[in-house]
Amino acid sequence: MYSNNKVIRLIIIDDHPLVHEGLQHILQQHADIEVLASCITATEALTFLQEQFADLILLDINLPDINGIDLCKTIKKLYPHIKILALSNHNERLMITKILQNGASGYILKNASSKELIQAIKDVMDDKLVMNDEVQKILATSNRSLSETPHITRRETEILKCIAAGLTTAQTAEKLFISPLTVETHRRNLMQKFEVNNAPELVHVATENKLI
Amino acid sequence: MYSNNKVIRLIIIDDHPLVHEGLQHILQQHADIEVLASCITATEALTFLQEQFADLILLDINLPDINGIDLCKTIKKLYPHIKILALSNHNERLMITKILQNGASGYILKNASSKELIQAIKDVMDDKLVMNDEVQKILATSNRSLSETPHITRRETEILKCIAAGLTTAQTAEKLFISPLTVETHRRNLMQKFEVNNAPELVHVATENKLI
DNA sequence: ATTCATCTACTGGTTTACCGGTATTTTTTT
DNA sequence: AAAAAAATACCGGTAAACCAGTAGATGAAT
Repeated sequence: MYSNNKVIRLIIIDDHPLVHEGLQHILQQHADIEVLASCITATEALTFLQEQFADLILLDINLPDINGIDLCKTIKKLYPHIKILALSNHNERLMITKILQNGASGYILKNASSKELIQAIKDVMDDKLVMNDEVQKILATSNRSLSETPHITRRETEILKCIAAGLTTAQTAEKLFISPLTVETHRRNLMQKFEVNNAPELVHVATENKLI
Repeated sequence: MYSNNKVIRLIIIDDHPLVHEGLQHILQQHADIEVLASCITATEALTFLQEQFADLILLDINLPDINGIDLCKTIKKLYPHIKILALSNHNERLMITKILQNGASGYILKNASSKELIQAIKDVMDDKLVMNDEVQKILATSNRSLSETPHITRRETEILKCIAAGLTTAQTAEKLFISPLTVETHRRNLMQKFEVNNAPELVHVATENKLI
């Protein structure tokens, strides 16, 4: 239990009005939780944070204007004291580890029950690292090497998109105004980073991890 | 406006408790809408329907136990009078057309506002085919040929998985106990069906269409 | 000012994919 | 039983991908 008696003041960042309603409805039934704001976009949230203090942020990973992981990093940098509880549909291993590596204190899936959610919020405030059973199961499922999503550079992302779009090395080179040899190098680096042996597999894992 | 004065009796099928709460909270504010049941699984819903009458179903496409499209088909077959309003995160063209082809009277994304939702429910009861602006935009975005997912055979799916897993033609052949030449033929047919020029692009579109 | 990451580019060689056309056998459908 | 669909298999040729190793140029961080 959250030992401190102070009210937990949180803000919600999610672009689904339905989830918003649901969250607010659930949370307002708890006297020790106060919903300060309910933001649709990241910028909205950041503006709000400039003016007001918050204890915790319920952060949806999938936002329209910014990548949830980047936003998490940004918030943690600006306001290290704010706890972040990631909320998502994603049951992908890489997503989970990535956001936890970037300062989130917990990760729960949107199909969590309201009970689980409340408990998660309190646990996070107690400095615990929380995730619901399902998430734990996902993380537990083997995977030593996969625990870290390879870091993909800007240029590599571009090349990745071209490959996925069916462009050949020559076509990609032409499009990006670089030598085909350079394109090959990038592709090779990508394959190495993802630990795959060819382009189709590369595209597959990249797509599954929503990197394309 | 829904001309008939009768209360709209609907059931919700969605596996996200948060969305559940949100939906119920929104809907219960409207006197002319009655939420009969809130189901997590498809089987739960089907059992309920055996005993009670409903006017409309709010159906999430992504259910744990059954494919939303199949469920839509099933319900429409058993109870043709029941209107179905599909609810989803998917903004994929194919998903939308597919479910509309299978009896749904509307399709709205989960990031719709509560206002849009209510309006959609009433419009559906008025026998309109509804979808929110975003969905219309998605459908409008070109695509003549893409309106139909190519039909993929069992064997082709297997080959597709192998390609996506990074197996070469030879490796795939060995795994499936067939000639590499046969594997090539299948791959070629797949590429033709999807109208793509190489394996990476094939894997990309197939993955995006959740065929792998 | 100097690491460090990234982007760029090359050589030379091997393997695999891709294209075209064709065709038999097996399975499923009607 | 006939027709259609699917799975199987082949040939010959071209284009592209893949592998291993190396390395200069640029730009950001500290």
